Amino acid sequence: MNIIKAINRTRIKDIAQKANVSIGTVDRVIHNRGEVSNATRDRILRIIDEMEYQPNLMASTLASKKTFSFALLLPEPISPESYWNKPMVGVRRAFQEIQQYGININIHLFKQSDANTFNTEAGKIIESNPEGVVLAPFFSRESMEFISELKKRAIPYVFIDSNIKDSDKLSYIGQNSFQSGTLAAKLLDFSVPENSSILVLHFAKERDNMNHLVQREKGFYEYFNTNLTSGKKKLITLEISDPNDIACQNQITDQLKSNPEVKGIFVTNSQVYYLARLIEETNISGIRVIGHDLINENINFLKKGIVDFLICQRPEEQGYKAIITLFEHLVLKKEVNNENYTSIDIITKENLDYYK
Amino acid sequence: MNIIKAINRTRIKDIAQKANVSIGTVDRVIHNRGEVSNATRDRILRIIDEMEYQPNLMASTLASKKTFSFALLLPEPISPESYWNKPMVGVRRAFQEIQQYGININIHLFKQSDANTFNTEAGKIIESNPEGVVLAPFFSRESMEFISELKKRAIPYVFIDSNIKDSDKLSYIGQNSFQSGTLAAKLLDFSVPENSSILVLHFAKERDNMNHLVQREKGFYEYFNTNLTSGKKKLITLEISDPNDIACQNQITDQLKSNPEVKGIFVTNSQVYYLARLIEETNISGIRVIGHDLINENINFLKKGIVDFLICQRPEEQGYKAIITLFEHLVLKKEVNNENYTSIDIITKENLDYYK
DNA sequence: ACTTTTTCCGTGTTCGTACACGACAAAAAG
DNA sequence: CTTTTTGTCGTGTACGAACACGGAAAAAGT
Repeated sequence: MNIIKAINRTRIKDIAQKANVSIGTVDRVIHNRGEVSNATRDRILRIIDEMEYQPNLMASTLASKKTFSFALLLPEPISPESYWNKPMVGVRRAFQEIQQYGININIHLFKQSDANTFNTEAGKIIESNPEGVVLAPFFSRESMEFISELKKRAIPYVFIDSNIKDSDKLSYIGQNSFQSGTLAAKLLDFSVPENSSILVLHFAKERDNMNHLVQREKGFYEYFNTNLTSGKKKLITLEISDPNDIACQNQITDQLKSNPEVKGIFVTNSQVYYLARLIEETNISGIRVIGHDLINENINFLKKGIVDFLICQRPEEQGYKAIITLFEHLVLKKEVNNENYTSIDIITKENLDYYK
Repeated sequence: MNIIKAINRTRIKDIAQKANVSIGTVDRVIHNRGEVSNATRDRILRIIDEMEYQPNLMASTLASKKTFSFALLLPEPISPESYWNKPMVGVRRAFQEIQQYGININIHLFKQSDANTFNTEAGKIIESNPEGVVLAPFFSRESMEFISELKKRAIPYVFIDSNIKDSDKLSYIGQNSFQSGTLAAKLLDFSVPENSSILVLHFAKERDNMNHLVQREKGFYEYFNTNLTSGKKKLITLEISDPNDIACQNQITDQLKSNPEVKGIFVTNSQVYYLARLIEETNISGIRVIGHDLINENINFLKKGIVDFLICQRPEEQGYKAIITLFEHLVLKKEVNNENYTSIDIITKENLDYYK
């Protein structure tokens, strides 16, 4: 018997001795590697339980040649500044932290305008047979097909940005759009004088995950329905199909002209900068504006004071957490939260700098 | 020569071959372990640079018996619910993540009312000769002494909560109190009608790091000085020495009675719950209240709608980041930010749940 | 020139775990 | 009863780096 190697295995050896088996048997049980009779397995498991044996993660990954590959399926960012770049930043940060544990990440992008690209990329992911998947279930029918395939292969998947209920997901990482709408309502309610009206503006062209917009609007109305003291305020809803079209822009300015008591505007998605541009050009003043998402165009108008509040849902953190969740589940074998709502941040000119 | 071991060292062997030296020499250079002539050291360093050799952190910590001990010097929490418990939560989380790298954390607490306890604990820390220190420089003279001792021993230190300029600190993790005051001002400015007055309330008894309070007030006034459109609002400042004293409470109610146009109150520290209690008891309504810190007492009043906004600076994250910063500097040998301001969060009843 | 000291370098063992290989016995097939 | 298959188990080596030990070469001392 080699004395030296036995020293290295002291911990396992302890267990082996107590169970009256060999070291090899013990680590077969520990790593679930079969080739052990049920009786000895049970005996060993009980002893391990008593000792509270904690395997050393570093030695483990060092010795193991196992690698994990995670696949991402996300919408393609429309421009270098647009929303979907943000989660990617978080993904990269997570990757930096965990790549040493033998983790690879493959990013697959689909076009938000074309469900076929979603299917194509989903197919590629299935083919590559990853250990875990992160996806934004943008197209719900296609997503259902994809996850049923994943379920068949016992590949865990994490939803990001949008959720699908009752889907055996490992986790959902994202926002609570309804609450974010309620919050926007409160802020506007506080920021405009009594008896003024509020305009709810949908820029709906680029159907950037419509469900969120609907939820935000619902939350917004919910606030004014339940807070009776604010009941005097009138709400007006306006849908703008193409914010670049002059006719559409006129729609807005007309609305404002015919309703001079409108003192607050709520834009349900990240495209508040279209409105801000219009306000800047037409020199309208005295209107509080609230929108979503910390993207560069919006930041500029926030600094200028044309947009008063931005509500933001930490997209970088969503990307980061999605990856880390898979990691914790697969590598660390920790319990993970089935639902993980990111915080709903209120950003103004004053605290902007601290959300980099 | 043992063939097998040579295989294990392939990467370093590559370098050794190119530099025409032995494997041992290379790892001496890599780990700065001396016993290498300057000429060969330089040659090897150049080659390492070209190869972009990245040491494997896991193998490294596994083989190394080196352990790091970090010492913390923080104010003792006054109650189980009070502010200074929060950073501790973050510290524990950080510890969970990095303890496997051989890191110990020793927590030293001092009494906020007694600078001597600060000195005693600081002495103990010096004696224990840790690899890194996190401290809240609550007492500035005593802190200066302490850090000069640390500097002598080349022990890096991270400030948390408060900063000391020009102190050769490794990093500062904390809030920007001035900006947080500005932000509070904006929110109140938006939330009260024009021509109303605003009351700034200091609960100054427990001198919980006075400097922050001063900075917040400065920021608050700064906002109203620069935003001329809001110039019509009158600001009143009131200092309350003992919020439990009835005379002091009357001071507040008197102030509100004699100035019925006060429609907003800003409490500069976490003790807004004293005011909220008073408001609740006396059934005053129609006043917007803004305070600091997400502690349980405040949360209750936020939910009840008596406090409208809480401004919060993520104390858990401050604790977490302080530890991680030391870790990154000492173990990962990464560059760390010299100043790290945590985000200034606005919390209302509506988004409270997402800041757990 | 010879000994002693210093400087430099090569190699083997080690950290805690994973896994391949092969030994051996029992069961199944011939 | 022999041969093959299956089911268990023990041990040795590897993962990538850290570090001790001791030997060779160079420098210093006599």
